[in-house]
Amino acid sequence: MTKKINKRSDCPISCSLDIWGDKWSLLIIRNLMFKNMHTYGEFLKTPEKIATNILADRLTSLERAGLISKEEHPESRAKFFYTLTQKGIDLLPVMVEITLWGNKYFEISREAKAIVKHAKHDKEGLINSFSAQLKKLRA
Amino acid sequence: MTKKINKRSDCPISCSLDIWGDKWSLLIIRNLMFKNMHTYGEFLKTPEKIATNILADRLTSLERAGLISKEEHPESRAKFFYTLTQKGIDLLPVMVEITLWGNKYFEISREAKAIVKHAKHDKEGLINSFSAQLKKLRA
DNA sequence: TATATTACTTGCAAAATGCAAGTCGATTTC
DNA sequence: GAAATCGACTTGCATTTTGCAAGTAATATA
Repeated sequence: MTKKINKRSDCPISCSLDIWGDKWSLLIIRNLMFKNMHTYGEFLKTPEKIATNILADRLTSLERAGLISKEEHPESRAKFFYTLTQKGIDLLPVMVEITLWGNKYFEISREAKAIVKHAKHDKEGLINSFSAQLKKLRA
Repeated sequence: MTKKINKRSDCPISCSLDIWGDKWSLLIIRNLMFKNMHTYGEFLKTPEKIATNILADRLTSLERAGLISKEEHPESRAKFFYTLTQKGIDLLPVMVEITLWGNKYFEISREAKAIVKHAKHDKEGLINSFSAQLKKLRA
């Protein structure tokens, strides 16, 4: 299992990377934030193909860091329902800027381009609208 | 050595993480961007204590990805002088948002708080001023 | 000419990652 | 209501990455 996080320094970028500085954590955040995914099984089916043990590990790590929350699923007791906490929702500006940077330097999907278009036209509006929508999901 | 990057999907966030999604790459970018560091030795002395082989690996990986450039040092032929390319400079908005998020959730240094203050007051101005300064360094 | 810097490389142990298979409770099917 | 299925993991093991310590080779300084 993921070991306890020990801060490498008092730099905000370093502290941030201590929590989500790997190839998978922000993809889970992305799934919760932009793709309306909320269950383990949905995260697994993602095109990046995360390994099941890594997914389990990152979910506990993100929950322990306070970015996500694991709740009962409203429709089935066989599933759990993951949501972003406020701390996770607050990553919206970071995620939007990464998306814009990625758009500038890679060939990306049509779906992502829609977000880019919205962000270029009205970044604050995009962030506010996603933020409001994500807050509604919270119990 | 770092293997060739193979894109996991056409998501801009995934593509970005393929390049700099680890605990060290963005710290090197930070050193070049905000701390006026430009040499191997300076990067090594950072409080996060990167291992020398990892530093060497990340420098070649970031150069291959086109984020940084390795040039002759203007004052000594024993050193090299690393700078950000335009692609690297374009990460400024991402780095600023990470800094703001980190500021909200961690105890950070006074030095970092100065940047936070500037960003909260005039984000665009901060980005433009750093961008201009970093471009001057490019040969 | 001898010592020190600077930018790495190398060897090896430890940790993280990835893959395949297995477990276990809840739910659906027959 | 027993059997198969689903959903969320866990486990074992091979591969890869990371981290530490020591070494090298080309300048630069005394």
